Amino acid sequence: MASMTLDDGAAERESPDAARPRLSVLLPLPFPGPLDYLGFLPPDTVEPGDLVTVPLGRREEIGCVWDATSTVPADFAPEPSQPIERRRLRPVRALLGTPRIPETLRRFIDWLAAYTLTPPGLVLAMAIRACSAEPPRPALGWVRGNADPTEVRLTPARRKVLDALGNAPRTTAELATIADVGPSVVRGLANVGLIREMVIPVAAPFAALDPDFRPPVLSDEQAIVAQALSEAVDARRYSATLLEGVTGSGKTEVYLEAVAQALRQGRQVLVLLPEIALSAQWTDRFARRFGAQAAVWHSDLGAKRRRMTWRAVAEGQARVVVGARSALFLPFPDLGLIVVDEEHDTAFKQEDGVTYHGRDMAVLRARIADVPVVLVSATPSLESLANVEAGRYAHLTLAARHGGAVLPEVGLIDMRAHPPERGLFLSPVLTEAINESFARQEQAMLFLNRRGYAPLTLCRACGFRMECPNCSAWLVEHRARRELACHHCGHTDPLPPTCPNCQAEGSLVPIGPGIERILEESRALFPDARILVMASDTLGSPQATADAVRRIAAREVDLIIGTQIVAKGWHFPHLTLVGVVDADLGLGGGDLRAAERTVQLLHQVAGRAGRAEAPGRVLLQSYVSEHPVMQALVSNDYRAFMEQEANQRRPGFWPPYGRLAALIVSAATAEAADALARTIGEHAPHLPGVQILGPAPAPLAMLRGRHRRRLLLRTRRNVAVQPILRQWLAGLRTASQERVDIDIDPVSFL
DNA sequence: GGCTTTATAGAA
DNA sequence: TCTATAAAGCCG
Repeated sequence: MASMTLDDGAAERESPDAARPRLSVLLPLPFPGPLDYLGFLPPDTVEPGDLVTVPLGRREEIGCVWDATSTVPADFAPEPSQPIERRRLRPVRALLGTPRIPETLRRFIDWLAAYTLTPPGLVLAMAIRACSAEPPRPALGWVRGNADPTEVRLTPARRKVLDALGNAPRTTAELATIADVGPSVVRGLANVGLIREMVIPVAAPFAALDPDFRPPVLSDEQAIVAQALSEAVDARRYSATLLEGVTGSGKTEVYLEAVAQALRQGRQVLVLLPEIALSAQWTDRFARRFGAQAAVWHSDLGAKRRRMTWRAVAEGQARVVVGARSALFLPFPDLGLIVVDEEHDTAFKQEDGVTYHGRDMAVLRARIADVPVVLVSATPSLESLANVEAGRYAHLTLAARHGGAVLPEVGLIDMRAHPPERGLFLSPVLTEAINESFARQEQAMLFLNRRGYAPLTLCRACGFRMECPNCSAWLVEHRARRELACHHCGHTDPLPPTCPNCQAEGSLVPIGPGIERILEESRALFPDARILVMASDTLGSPQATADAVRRIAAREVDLIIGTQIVAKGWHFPHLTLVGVVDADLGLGGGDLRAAERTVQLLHQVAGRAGRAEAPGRVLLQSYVSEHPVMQALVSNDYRAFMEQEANQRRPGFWPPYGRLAALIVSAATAEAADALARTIGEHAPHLPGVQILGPAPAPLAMLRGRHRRRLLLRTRRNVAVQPILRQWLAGLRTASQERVDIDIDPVSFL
């Protein structure tokens, strides 16, 4: 055990010892703050950031020694709890042999907890979940011993083992395999002293990165931007930069130059991606540039690899980490740069448990660590554009597509003028364009952001709709699996043979398209095409995704049918036509950012087309072709659309021109939810620059069997929502089964 | 989060 | 009155 223990509790019994210091220890549990313990007797000491085991009730917990005074501004932080009498303190049990949690991470945890109104312990839990008390155990191997081989009987088997020995020690299993003998032969050699045991030094888990391994050839424009980013890294202090580059402009290559600069300084780099599915393609690219792999971090890493990576980061051995938002909580001792790629992506928002926005928290982390942060996107969020406008972020742009590729031409198909055949979803205009692509030996893609076969199943006889029993949502037919599934709670039912309401036979009809249905239609329309479906539920693993991408790049596929997973930053060189089956999807629905998201998504999809030699073309099927979103897409003028979007939000102080917090009230019954929401509404604060909207049924009024109501708190940008919320809810008593969840800066309104 | 204490309803 | 179970309270 790599721990220092007070000898068997004796010290604990003789405890009242004035020499022991009082220590704050944060536990990974939902306490309002750290708990106090007695530290070790001098000369043994612990420092903030040390991980220790402490008694809690009759259990033992791992905790982190915390700073005595909070670093969060007082109006922001929760009130500190009263310190308890010294005689009631219990002593810390043991110091774990883990690297320290760096000060910048501790401050980040405190800030994030205060900002999101989460108990700090639950944030700490995310940071230490992957730590292991045990340092990696060095293995034992064999090297040549001192005994004289001529004095010992050498069997052929023993001879082979001796031949297999090199200068570096090898384990018993390795030797046995190489020499093709049993392990007992190796042991026998050890007994006669011909080989001796030696500790195999633990190999560094991540190979060294060479910042100058294979520098890219940059265009003038790229070189200027790369230079600006490198200078930000050289400044060694906080700065925020929005890197806006059209799809295919080589943004990654450019920001990798900033990564190289941080590596030359010997510092660490964190690169955040919205989805782990993207990491395979990214890491290949990274390895080509730096000659070795980056450390990958995401939530479904295996336990062993996770612990290994955590330690390598904490020891500074892993120099570049690419990961999902949870990588923000890694214990970087010497961070030099943070990059947030695809910064507009809403996948950065964590919706359950601790709710936080990965992009915004990356900026916070950078500010606390006093390092530069670079936000990268072809379609920046309005938040980031507003920060540029307000002078908080620097702005760098890449306007030209790399290697001379031109932006795709975007055309609208007015579905009212060119309707598909009855019961089908592809307009003749689109199918003709696809056939033309095939004739030119080029790839085509159909994009529809809806999984399954049909989003609604309706009884033609009585009008009954198949709905989820736990959520106010339609059940989506998945024909391949012969079931109806709820995409919100995971509830599934087998496809019923008769209407559950009127028992009519054969009356249930699928309404509307999902990608399975588009696949069916495509198979009938293009019988000779090789079709590949890309959806999160058909591509189970990152490997499967990487394989699909490889097959597309290798021209093993003619037609790609996909959901929003295809809109990520893939490189499909032979794709020249993208058909958007339902461009109107995502408009409406009362979501604040619906239009913005639709434009971003469709713009990204459009960016898939024509990235190499052949020019690309995008066709949007729409029933509202005069809508500003559609017009923005046709004119390919993203900035014009965003300006219009800004003008819509500014007067009402909607984000990013104001702040928003959602209170989600949930209870077992609709009545209880209504009553609680009403009570909370009645106690709403009346403050200047603060508005309360609601209560209203939450967009999914019922989710996972719980009835939900929502209140929105909207403030001016200069008003912090946290103290208001804290005060508002302080006196609130909630009964069992009742909950109030707070979502600061909500993104999803579902 | 998990363990202990306390409240509450149902059955003898 | 006893007991099974659920909810509330506390942990330093």
